[in-house]
Amino acid sequence: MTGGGPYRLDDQVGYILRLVSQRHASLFLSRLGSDLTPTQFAALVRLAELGQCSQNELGRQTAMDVATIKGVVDRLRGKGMVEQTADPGDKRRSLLSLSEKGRSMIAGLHATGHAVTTDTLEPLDARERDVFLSLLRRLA
Amino acid sequence: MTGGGPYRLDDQVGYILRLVSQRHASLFLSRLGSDLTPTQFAALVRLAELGQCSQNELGRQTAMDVATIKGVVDRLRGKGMVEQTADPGDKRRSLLSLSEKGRSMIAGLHATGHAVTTDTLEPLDARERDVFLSLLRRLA
DNA sequence: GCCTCATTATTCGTATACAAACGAAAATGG
DNA sequence: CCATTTTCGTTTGTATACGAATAATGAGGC
Repeated sequence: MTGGGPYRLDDQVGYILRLVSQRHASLFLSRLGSDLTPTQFAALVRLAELGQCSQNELGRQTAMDVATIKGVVDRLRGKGMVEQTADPGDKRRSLLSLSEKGRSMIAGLHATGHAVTTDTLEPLDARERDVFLSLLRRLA
Repeated sequence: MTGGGPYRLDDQVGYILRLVSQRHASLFLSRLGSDLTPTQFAALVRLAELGQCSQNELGRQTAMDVATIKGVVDRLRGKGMVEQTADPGDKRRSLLSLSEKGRSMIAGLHATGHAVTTDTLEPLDARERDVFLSLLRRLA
């Protein structure tokens, strides 16, 4: 990247990011199976943090486009994990919250999510992980 | 991730990777416009490195699923950037190579790709970039 | 030669991912 | 108050992303 030499795909950060994300997705799949996708997981866990919020807000809080969060919420509702009600104060909005089923899953999801993160960072030692995450956050 | 404290989505490497990838995609879009997507770019640049190869091989060399590379190659052929011929030695295979149009684009794509990588890593100084890329590669 | 296994590419189905357009509703400013 | 702008959520279209199934072809062993 810095020095000279010919342009190589393998040296581009975007390409390497994709490889790491794919490995993460594979680790995620091995632990979650087909119950939830990473995107559905993120939406559920964030909704647990927020308690209740609008669909657009959940999209913003999980870095998802408005069309994307619509689909993810539809699927989570279809699985009975999320509930939707109208906002009495704003007819444009719908309010989302976890269902009883969704709430009952959260502790297990936290444990699984923690394990996936640990799996993903396994090639690094503790100090390297801290350095890596610190640098990665600055690129977000 | 390391210390105790409650589970937080913002601390999970998978989530942060997604944020960084989105920022990278946005930087890519701002430089490439709608001419090429990051995936099409990767396929073109890798095909330039390889000269000629099979579709499956190109997929493997760009970390793309067999169904995915089929679609990407179709679109690149549709744009007239890639050519496909039958493999005289193996009826199952088709061989891919850049068209004249594709070849003429490569130097410019290298320059643009380099700029996108630089843009993406801009928040880090030179030493931090080296450290980050080194650690990132170990997670791939 | 024949059978079994592996490889190549296609197809299908499902899930993102996101830009753009749209309609309804709320907010803002004059 | 009224017009304009902004926000919310839906819809449409295009592009991945990938698992699984399929058919055709090639490799390898007996």
